[in-house]
Amino acid sequence: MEIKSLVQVGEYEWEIPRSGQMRVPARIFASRELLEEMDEKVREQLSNVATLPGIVGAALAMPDAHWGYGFPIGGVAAFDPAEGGIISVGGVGYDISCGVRTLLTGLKKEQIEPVLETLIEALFVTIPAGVGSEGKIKLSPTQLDEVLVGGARWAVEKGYGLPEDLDYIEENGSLPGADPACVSMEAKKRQYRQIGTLGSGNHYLEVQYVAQIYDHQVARAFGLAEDDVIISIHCGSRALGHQIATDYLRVLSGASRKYGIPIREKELVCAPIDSPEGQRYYKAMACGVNCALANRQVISHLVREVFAEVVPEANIRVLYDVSHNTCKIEEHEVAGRRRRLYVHRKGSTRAFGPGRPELPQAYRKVGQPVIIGGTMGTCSYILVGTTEGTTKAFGSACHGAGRAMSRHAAKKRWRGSDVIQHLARQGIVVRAKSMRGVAEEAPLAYKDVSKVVEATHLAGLAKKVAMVKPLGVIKG
DNA sequence: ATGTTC
Repeated sequence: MEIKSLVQVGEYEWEIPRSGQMRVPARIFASRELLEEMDEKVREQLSNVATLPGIVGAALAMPDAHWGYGFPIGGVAAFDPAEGGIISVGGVGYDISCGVRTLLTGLKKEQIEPVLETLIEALFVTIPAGVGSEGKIKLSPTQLDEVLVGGARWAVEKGYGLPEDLDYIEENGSLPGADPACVSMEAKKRQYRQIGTLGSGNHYLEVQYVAQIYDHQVARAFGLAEDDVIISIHCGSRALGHQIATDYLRVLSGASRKYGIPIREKELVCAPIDSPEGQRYYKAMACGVNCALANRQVISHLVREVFAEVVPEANIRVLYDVSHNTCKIEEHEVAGRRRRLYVHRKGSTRAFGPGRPELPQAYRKVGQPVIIGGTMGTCSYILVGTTEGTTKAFGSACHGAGRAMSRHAAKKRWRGSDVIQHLARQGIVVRAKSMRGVAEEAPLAYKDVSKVVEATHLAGLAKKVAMVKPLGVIKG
């Protein structure tokens, strides 16, 4: 991105001044290096977002921002319904509530190493992965509706997990406001057999160990110590979320015209929050969120079953479950006034600092765990939300590395089997459904997650707590 | 991301 047209407002904070139809400025949180590499499209898309009715403060981009449909991936925007604020499909993304859940195991690295191959193999055969993958759970239409309202709470009630798991999931496992009547039959049909499945693309389940602690006090509050074995599950709402997005892209396209909101990009369509179309999208999107929360809960249950078999001394607890493709109703103080806002985070993790009532008691004094997944074979990070980030960015941080190379280019550059061999030489066990998928997800096709996390940390959006490294991974 | 371009 051309830096000279930006105004530097902090060492890691840059502003696109208001111009043309922009109602507010746009702000990008990044190091100079990441900003230079950043897609020029991010500037254009952020400026478009800044023109939307009812936007509050500024249109924001995280250090891992890159081009997306309508909104950039790594984008954050909050809208006030009382001021004609809108809700947008492009502000959430296709994979509604895609996110990461991290589980603690109570095990040390040395305990797992002798059984690592067996463990990864058992996880691979137990947890369905890959395009169109289906699980053992088959839901009736009534049961699916219960999932879409209940989320992880539904899963726990059905025996897939423990009641205390719910305390460590954003929204306590269930986003209010979901209405299955707003979800098409087409979307529901695609989900009957997809509960508790991993999916494909950049989704994965990784067995990791804590390689480095940066903040010992917060790490203690999170229950993390060096060499601890943890599990991270990265997946979303599968075909259902995708279908909801597809359906409502059409609905909101009509709504944009109906309410006279200029369409600057096909996927930037939106509707006023208080319109029937806007409310229907919110209620459907909440179903997508609950689907993803139920998914990660059922997968956690399968992980527990595998560990009970392979490493029975494990005690699996949920560290936290974060979503990075959502629109949520949150209270924020803006210019001294508390306001109820619809906060869109697309490729951005909620990162609430200390004191927020949404956080479980165990984390309320320190802030929420902010789980940042790397890509296959690279390290990942656990950060903690800050008061500064809650003020500056509605409590938001980056979500991961972000692609540096297209899927197509990656496939031409690498062979899946070579990527797996390369990782094996580093002692990382990989089991995958698709070699083509592995090539697309080659570590070098992604930006350096460490640089993204460093910029997030230095910008004050969230603070580094721990770095984790992979031992084994299963992929679609 | 996605029954990977209905």
